[in-house]
Amino acid sequence: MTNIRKVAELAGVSVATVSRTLKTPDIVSPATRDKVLVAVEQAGYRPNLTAVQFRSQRTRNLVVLVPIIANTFFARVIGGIQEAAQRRGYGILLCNTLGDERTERAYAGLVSTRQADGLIQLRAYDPFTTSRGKARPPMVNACEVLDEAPCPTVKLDNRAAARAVTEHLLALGHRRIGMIKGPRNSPLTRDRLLGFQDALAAAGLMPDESLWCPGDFTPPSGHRAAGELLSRADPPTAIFCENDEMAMGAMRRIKEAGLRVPEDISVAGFDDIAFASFCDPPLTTIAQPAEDFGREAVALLLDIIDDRVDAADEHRIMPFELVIRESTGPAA
Amino acid sequence: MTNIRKVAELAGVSVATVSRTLKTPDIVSPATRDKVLVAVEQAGYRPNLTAVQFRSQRTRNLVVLVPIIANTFFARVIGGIQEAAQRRGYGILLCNTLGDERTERAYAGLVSTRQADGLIQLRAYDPFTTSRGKARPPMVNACEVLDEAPCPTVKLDNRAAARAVTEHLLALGHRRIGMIKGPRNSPLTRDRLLGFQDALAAAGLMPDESLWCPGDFTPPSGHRAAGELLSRADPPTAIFCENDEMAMGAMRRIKEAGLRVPEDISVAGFDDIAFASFCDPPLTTIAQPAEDFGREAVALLLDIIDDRVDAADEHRIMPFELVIRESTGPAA
DNA sequence: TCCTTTTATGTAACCGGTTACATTTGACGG
DNA sequence: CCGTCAAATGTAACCGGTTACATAAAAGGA
Repeated sequence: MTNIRKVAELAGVSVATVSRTLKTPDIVSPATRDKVLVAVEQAGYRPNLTAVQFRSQRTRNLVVLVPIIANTFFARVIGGIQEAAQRRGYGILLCNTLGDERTERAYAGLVSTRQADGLIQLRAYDPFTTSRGKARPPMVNACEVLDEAPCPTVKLDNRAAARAVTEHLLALGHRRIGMIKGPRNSPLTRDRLLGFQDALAAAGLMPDESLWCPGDFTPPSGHRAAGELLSRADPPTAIFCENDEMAMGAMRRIKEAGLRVPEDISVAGFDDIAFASFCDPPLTTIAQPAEDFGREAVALLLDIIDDRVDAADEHRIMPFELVIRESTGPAA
Repeated sequence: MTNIRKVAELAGVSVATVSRTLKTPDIVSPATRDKVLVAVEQAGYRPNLTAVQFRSQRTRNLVVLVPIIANTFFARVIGGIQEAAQRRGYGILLCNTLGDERTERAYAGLVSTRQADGLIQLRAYDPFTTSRGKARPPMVNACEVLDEAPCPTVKLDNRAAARAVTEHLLALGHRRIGMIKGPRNSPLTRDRLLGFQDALAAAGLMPDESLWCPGDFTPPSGHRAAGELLSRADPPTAIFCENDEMAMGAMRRIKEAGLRVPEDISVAGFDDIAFASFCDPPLTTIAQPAEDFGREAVALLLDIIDDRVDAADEHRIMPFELVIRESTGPAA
């Protein structure tokens, strides 16, 4: 293996000089610098990064915990994280946790054991809970955020966004609005439900919990939930789905029942995934700046890692936009 | 920092004994073992992984180069990679390369510099090309594979799959079949095109290149390409798209033109993404075992890393399945 | 009982960089 | 020409594990 000592020998200088030439060239005389660079080239020398990491106690890696990477929205967030991290010289260690807390804690351990400098969690769970007393490793919680997060957060005002969607449906004359929810226990689901209720209350309507169906953010769950809503004696005239995947499942089910969207039933989603504008009919939904969630999370995390401590208690709210397409129309 | 020496002191043994207790407990006497474990617990000791990696020259990390993580199919492949890697104690360093060769080479450097033990490339490009003479770092090429890959590969028989789709369309009576291709220079696109031509030739039809439109695997490109095909004097009666995303874009465009799928035009895709069975109409497509591509790639890579060299020239062909849904029907 | 073998533990070198501190070299002023 | 100081370079300790080798203790055999 060509290591720094080989290069030093080849260049006829000490290892310290080689190290300095590569890290702080300005404090090395030009003549020596050239000699060393030639030797580096000649030996095909590449510094052993594990040695650098070990010595400097900095890995330039970030752990990212994502609940389901196959989810279009998360895939975009990860894209943003990766781009921002790479731009600043960091790599990302990705873990598709599937919501399993054991797995999340295991990966969080990579930070405790120095294999990564910080962690981005995209789910409402603190993988460092059990770490007693010790200083918390650098962490940022984004997308689905803990209520009392012990770290900076990046989120959407889900409540306001859900309210905006609901108000749009109300303005179209809908009064019986079904809701296809995300997984229970999720702050995200809770907030969207609150926003939904806010809008109903503001319009003087009583909430009807029998119109709320659980789902799990996948198309099949939306399909199933829509089936339940349609089989009622008094089906809703509009359905608000907590994400676009479920909305697409719901639209399919509605068509299978021989009904039309939006003439018979309006459907709204959340996220504005790439397919939202290409499904039939194009979906009314909430657009989120997915990549920006990732970029912002990286920026905050590096603020903590680099001890720009003023950032330690930052909570960013990202903007949303109600995108009205053709899946919502006047109540029948 | 609590390191192994602190623990040794606390337990009243040598550092070697602590190391052995944690790595090879069976060669340590039960009494000593207990003493050490108590000390480990008491000190809250976690071994510094960078030190372990440095010393053992093994990082238990794999680099994964993915062209576009936001692509549903790749997201599934990554899910499979992650699962298989995690099961065997490996982490993955993910890079969303966007097809940029500079970026790919930079990440490949993580292997050369010992920050990862191997690399999985999901695109037809060898990021180690410039490494002169040296032994090639462990690598596996999956999904879109180099023709003369210098490493094991995992791929689909794209040609046979495309042929199967085309034969299905021919059997329905279609004679003018449009094709929406993927990016040029992609072996994947070339092979699917070959399979398409194989089927036409077998049916005694002359290929008509004017019916081939370029795309880039995104819904908007499928939308655009379908627009071109529809604006012809003699539009095709069926369109074969090289992936489902483009097929969804194409179906949207067809409906915008006031035509029906499949009554007026049949559409077929490739990949069988989650939305394929939920779009309108559900899409006829080729199902690929996406997660298995990832799992298989990991298995092969670890075979190389662990010097089970017999695997060094393995080329796995994964199975496909033609899934016939409602987007294809008899020619008008 | 003494010697051999096995088992358990300790000592210290080692991995490949980084960097504090020591030393050398050269420039410059008096 | 000598002394002072800054710049350039060298020496070697250090990071925290792992492990070859040495040593000590215990078990077994004659």
